[in-house]
Amino acid sequence: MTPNPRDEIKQAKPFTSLHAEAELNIIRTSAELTDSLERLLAPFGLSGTQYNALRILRGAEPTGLCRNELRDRMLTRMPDVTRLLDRMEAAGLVRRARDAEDRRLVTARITEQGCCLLDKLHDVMEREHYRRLGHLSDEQLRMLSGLLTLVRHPG
Amino acid sequence: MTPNPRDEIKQAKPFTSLHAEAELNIIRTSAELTDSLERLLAPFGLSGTQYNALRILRGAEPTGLCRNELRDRMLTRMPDVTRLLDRMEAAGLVRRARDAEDRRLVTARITEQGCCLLDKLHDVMEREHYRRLGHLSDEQLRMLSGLLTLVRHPG
DNA sequence: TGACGCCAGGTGTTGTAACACGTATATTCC
DNA sequence: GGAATATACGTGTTACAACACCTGGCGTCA
Repeated sequence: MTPNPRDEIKQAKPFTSLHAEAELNIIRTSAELTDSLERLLAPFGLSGTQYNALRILRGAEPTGLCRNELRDRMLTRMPDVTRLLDRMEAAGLVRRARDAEDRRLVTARITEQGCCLLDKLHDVMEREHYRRLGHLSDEQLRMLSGLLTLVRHPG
Repeated sequence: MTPNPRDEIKQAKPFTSLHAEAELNIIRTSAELTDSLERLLAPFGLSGTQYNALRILRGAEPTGLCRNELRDRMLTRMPDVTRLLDRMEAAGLVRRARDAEDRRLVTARITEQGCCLLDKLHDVMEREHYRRLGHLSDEQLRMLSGLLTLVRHPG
């Protein structure tokens, strides 16, 4: 039988509500997943946040993205994108240039080197996704994604 | 219609796999939830990690928990429990004492003040859980928790 | 009993995140 | 057209997390 969270946290007391239980399940599962992803990325000198930003910037080619747009698309709330980009620019993964028309904007774009790194990571990441979720059926995966989307978007 | 993650990240390209899509959904949803929980806790001078530790320590009464046991029960991997407890002890939420029998162990216990704080937070947190997940049916919540538990425990 | 390995905990250092504030450019409204 | 407001970005500071390493206590076995 599959262990349930009650065993996991070694407390006999049941959850106060189904809502709390589901919420804890989401958070705990996410923590496990991000943790193993970060361990996977570390040897490449990349944090999870940086990987996420790089993926977003690749998707935003060929126009690139200004700081706030990038921030709004990040998986996790990230109030300090400036210094994140500083580090990524120093690592040669990203290039920034002030917009000519609206000089308030600074557009960030992924570099060739950044793209190479993502290409190199593709197989590694796919294998990891499969390792963590490969035992679920397609139907279960679709159901899970559907429920989580519903959580984020009431109605 | 409920928006799906494709719209959310404003990319036309579909996900490479159902696994990756589900994983992203888990992480993104967790990030939203923890974010609003942390905002809720902040006025009480508590971080999400501290709240989690406090809940665990209350559950471990009346014996308390040594550092490594607490670390293993935390929702997120937390390599530096020592200084987490330092801060909580300074705030009067936790009390530590070296074990008399095995002097290697330091047992941490929640204080009366810590319990009071949790009591005060109970309603606030329940309301928040309901606000975030109240639109799902009991069946959906059970299904969601089941799937997430399955993700963490293959087979 | 004393040297060894192991376990529990703490500490030093570095990097990163979070918050509040400051500066420069665009837009609006009179 | 010029002042006020809004927008976009950067910076200074504080606090926290992560990693590697160090210290002290327990058990074992010669």
